[in-house]
Amino acid sequence: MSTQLQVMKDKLAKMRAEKKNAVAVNSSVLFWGTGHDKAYLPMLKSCVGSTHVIVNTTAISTLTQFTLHCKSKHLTKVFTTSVPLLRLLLKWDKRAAPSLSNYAGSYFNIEGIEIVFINPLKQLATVSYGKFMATRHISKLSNPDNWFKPPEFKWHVIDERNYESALACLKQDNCLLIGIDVETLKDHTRIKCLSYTGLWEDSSEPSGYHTETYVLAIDSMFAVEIMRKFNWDTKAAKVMQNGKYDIAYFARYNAPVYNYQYDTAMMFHSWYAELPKDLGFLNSFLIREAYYWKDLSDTNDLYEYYRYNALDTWGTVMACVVMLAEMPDWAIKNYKDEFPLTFPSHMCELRGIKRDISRMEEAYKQGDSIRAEYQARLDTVLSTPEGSEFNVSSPKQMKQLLFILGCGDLKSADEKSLKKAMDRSPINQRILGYVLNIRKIRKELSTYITVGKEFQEKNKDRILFSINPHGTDTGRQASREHAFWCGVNIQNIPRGGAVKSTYVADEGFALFEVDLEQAESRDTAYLSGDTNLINAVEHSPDFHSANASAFFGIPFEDIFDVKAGKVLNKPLRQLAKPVNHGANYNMGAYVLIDTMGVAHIWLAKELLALNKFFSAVQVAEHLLEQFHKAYPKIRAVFHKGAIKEVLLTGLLRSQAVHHNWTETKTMLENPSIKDKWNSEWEHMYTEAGGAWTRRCFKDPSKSKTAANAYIAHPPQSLNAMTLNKSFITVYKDIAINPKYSDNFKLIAQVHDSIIGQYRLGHSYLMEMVRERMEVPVTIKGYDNIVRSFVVPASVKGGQHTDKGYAKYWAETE
DNA sequence: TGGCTCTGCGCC
DNA sequence: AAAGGGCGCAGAGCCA
Repeated sequence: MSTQLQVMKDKLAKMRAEKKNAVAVNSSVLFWGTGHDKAYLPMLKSCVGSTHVIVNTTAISTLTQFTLHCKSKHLTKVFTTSVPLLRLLLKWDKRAAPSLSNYAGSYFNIEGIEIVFINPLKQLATVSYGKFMATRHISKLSNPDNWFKPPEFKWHVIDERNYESALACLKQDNCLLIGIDVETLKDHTRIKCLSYTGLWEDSSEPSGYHTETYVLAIDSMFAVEIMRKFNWDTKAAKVMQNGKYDIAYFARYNAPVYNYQYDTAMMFHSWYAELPKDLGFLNSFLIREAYYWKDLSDTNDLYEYYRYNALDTWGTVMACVVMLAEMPDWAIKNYKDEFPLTFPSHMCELRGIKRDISRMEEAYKQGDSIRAEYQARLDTVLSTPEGSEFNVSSPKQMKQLLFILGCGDLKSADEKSLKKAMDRSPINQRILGYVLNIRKIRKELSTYITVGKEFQEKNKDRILFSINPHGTDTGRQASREHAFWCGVNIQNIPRGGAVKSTYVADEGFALFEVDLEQAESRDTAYLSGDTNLINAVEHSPDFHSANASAFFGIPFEDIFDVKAGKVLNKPLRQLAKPVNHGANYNMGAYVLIDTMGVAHIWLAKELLALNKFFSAVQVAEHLLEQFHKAYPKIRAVFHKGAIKEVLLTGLLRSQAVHHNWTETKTMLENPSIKDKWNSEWEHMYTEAGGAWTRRCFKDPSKSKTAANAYIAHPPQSLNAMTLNKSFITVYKDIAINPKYSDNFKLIAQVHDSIIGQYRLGHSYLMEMVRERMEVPVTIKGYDNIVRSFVVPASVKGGQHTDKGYAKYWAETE
């Protein structure tokens, strides 16, 4: 964070502290609800504090009726869920009703009556953060002084004749912050216009600040030149909302942004990961008098359109200022860790990955002919009328089929259910086998072998994707198609063959992938402090055999031959896998049956010589109990601890410190460093402030789903943080290091792996990546004991194997 | 026809 | 009755 901004944050914090004493207004507030709200009125009490609320749920047909009613009762503050009122205020035409959820938190002032919309009261019961949001929105009326008072919104259209004074204005040394936002056209991937909002201190303003906003249409090369100047010559810190989108377009126009430091979507994600993060939501959450303007910006009037573009940057700057003031230290810490991911992700997004189009077309043909074959067989068996096909993707048709096959009891037609049905009869086995095969191929063809996903302009064989650091609650990155309206999610490409063999290294380069090994199992072991599990993941010659031995009380030697490195009892080892995976994450007996399949449950009963009268549920329960006996701290310490933490603090704090790579080497060479780290834990942790903190809105004491989400969080998040650290290190040390950058291409990261390319002859770079992924982690487990560990990483694909370098992605597996 | 939700399924 | 988590996308089905 820049010094300037730190000063601003301190100032805002001070301002806020003074306001803490702000007393809620003592005038009454009117809630104008609807009939649907009535049942939830008692829940409203917990959202309004000591404010006196008058309730009215009668229908509203005209604005006059509304204002007269308020005036007759001397009421000037109204919060409401009334869509009719919203339509009247927006002067809404014949279009479908505006969505109330968009307008929750929106503020209107009509004839001196202040109106704030909130979500239907039902959400107090059904949405995890419903009460939190309603309280926040209602406080716009009940405690207005506690809200930031933004400076006036002023805006201008600039062009080649008048841009110079605007540029000079934004270039002033005392400009604190500049918000930027591009509006784009899908057509030709163009920038239509963009907006800049500058922020300055100004003691003459009530807020202490003033702003200026400029909108520039990109309709000529001259305008592009102006944009380049505005982006690069202005030195103030920049803020954008999901700016990775904007900087992708800026890269396309060779208009890089100088000093991009703040991203409002990431700031909000760092603070409230479970809440929505779009600009409309942020504005209504952070700015008292904000209203949702996206509907109105859907206009053919260009001037109006520019005005909404201007409002976007103004709103972005305001949101940033308020968050700097309000975010607690742990959220700032989250942000400091998360924001730097922007740059390696940006690099990956612009680079994409090459696709062998002719291979892809060939794969499509092959897949489709196999699909047609299965489809023909299926239609024959089902005697489908000539000229039509039974649609295996239609839940409707599938339900009918299941009914005919005597499986009307199955509520779903997904793979699990079909497998259940297949266990019931050989006929089902045959017919539904076709169905599953056809579905598999259809999925592969429709989602993964699609011509037309390429970036069509210059490089027609290039597949793009986006990697989004604020895409998940746990801190994992998410992936989807690229901001250029093309491309794919790079994180769910099917493994094993057909699809990955159509992704190809660039000319003169080889692909490789480095994986963290059993990362989440290791993280779970250390988070729980279960020494049995720690020993198994760290020291057993074969983790799953060790599990099988522990769960089923059979000597390890009978399952795994250490000398030969061979599995002796495959069925038992195989059974241990789902049991381990499930029990780690609090899976119930019924799901275990589904996951394993009834056949395997019976197999387990037989192999373990269980009571032959045991039901499937009893067998599954027995299996899970064996897990908890073998690794008692998973449930008793880790699961219980995480849930207790959420209930007591509303947070999940990852009490972990990641060390940099230089320290890794030192540690690996000198184990005594480990002890030093352990003894200095409190100091280190205070300095580092934890790895990731998640604000939790769900109630794990009331819902198993919520409990499971929070139980899954710590290992998933810890692993994500570890990989993110190494992703940044690889970026800095290798990808942008002039010494290596010509010979190295960072491609992507997929949850526990990093994918890259090295120039042929530079295979040592794979090892450099691997070393940087072995980040030592020091963590205080839920047993309150500090331990250090390293998740080992292994290189896949490349010259370290006999098969030579990997030209196709499939060859890295 | 476009927009929305639901179902099903790919990855870790 | 409910019965691991985290994502994003295609197709079906429904509505206006």
